[in-house]
Amino acid sequence: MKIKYNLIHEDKKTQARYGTLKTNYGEYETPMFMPVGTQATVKTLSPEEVKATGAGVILANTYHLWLRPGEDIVAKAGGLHKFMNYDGPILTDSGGFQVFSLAKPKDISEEGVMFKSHIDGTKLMLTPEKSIAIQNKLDSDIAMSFDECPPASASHEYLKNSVERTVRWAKRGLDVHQNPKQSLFGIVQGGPYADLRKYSAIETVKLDFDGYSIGGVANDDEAKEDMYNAIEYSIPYLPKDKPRYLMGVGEPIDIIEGVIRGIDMFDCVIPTRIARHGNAFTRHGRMNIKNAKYKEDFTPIEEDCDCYACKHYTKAYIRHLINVDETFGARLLSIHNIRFLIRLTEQLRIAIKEDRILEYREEFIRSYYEKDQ
RNA sequence: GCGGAAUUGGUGAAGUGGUUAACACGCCGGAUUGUGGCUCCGGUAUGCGUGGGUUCGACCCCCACAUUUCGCC
Repeated sequence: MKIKYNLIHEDKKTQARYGTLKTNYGEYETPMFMPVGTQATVKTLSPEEVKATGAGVILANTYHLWLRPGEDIVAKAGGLHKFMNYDGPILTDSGGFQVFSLAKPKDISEEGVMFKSHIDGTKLMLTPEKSIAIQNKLDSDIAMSFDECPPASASHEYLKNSVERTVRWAKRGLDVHQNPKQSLFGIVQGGPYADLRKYSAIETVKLDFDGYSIGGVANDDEAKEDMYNAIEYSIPYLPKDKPRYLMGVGEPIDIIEGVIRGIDMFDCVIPTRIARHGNAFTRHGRMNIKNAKYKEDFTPIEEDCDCYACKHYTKAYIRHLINVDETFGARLLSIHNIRFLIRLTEQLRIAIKEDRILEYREEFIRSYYEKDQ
């Protein structure tokens, strides 16, 4: 079946909303955070550990799985869920982000995008049809339209053409989409420009997708204001009865600001990437576990955190693991960081239901950014 | 005991008679937003074994001493 979004409560003062998302693998509350598992694994974590953080949906990536092991092998295995032993919902990104991270503007044509494989340099063509066909075979629960994700520095003129093409690509993808159990999302682009976001949102919604994403945000060194504006320019044109997904975000404060502006779903590599480099989220800001001051600190990362890492391990031990490059350290920090963002969304949902989301933001900022901990 | 060689930061080490002593690792910080995991960016020797001497100037030349190391007895 397709996913089904149920809007339950709208905040009185903001665009924030609480709802549920019914999927092939259970029902989940929104706003939600989705950990990223590009190559059919949330790096360093087992599916059981991912679930234990409270995460529902996870991401996988069309481009990466296309190259290795290939969608046919995943299909032969019985689809992505069986292949990776994950019985929760899986969302596949279309490869659109790799247009941003791997391709050059000259590689982009009406037909699609020419990539040079990052593995062996082979030239490859990814098109909307191809992306959807791969995702159909991967058998994810939510597929994404193949879009162009332009850099933050792109000009209005460039973005105008890009956005129009992305709408055409969305239509082409929709036309060949066949998997009846799989939902398909459209993606709103348009950079920091109100007129382009509006155009992109209206035209994409006309095609009638199962949900809508806001993309092209948090790329490069995009200013936070541009990102918040991009959301505000897009949201008014998205239907209330469909989920809204802000792609690639993010930082705790950005999730809060996104929720306040009407976003239901987020994904980001941040919790797992910074974990591998020794950083942990805490209510008092980011903690670099490698700092010498934690050498003899035999307390958990956060005393009141209920994650596996905080319940069983100390800063001194995790610091040691990270310093000697042991995978278990990255694993413990990844568990903590994902749990941190999941807890954040849990608290946001409660705040929405109690109509005190703005107060929650103030409390969070005071705690997260205060100087002395 | 005799002869040779060596002695530069936490480590391995480069270096030239002339402003701020290379590089690597380590260490200390920082970054990281739809993932090209194990990356990137900073900082880190007021001093070149010790004491003399030569020189306008010495880590670099000379002498003595100390330590290490190799060979011989």
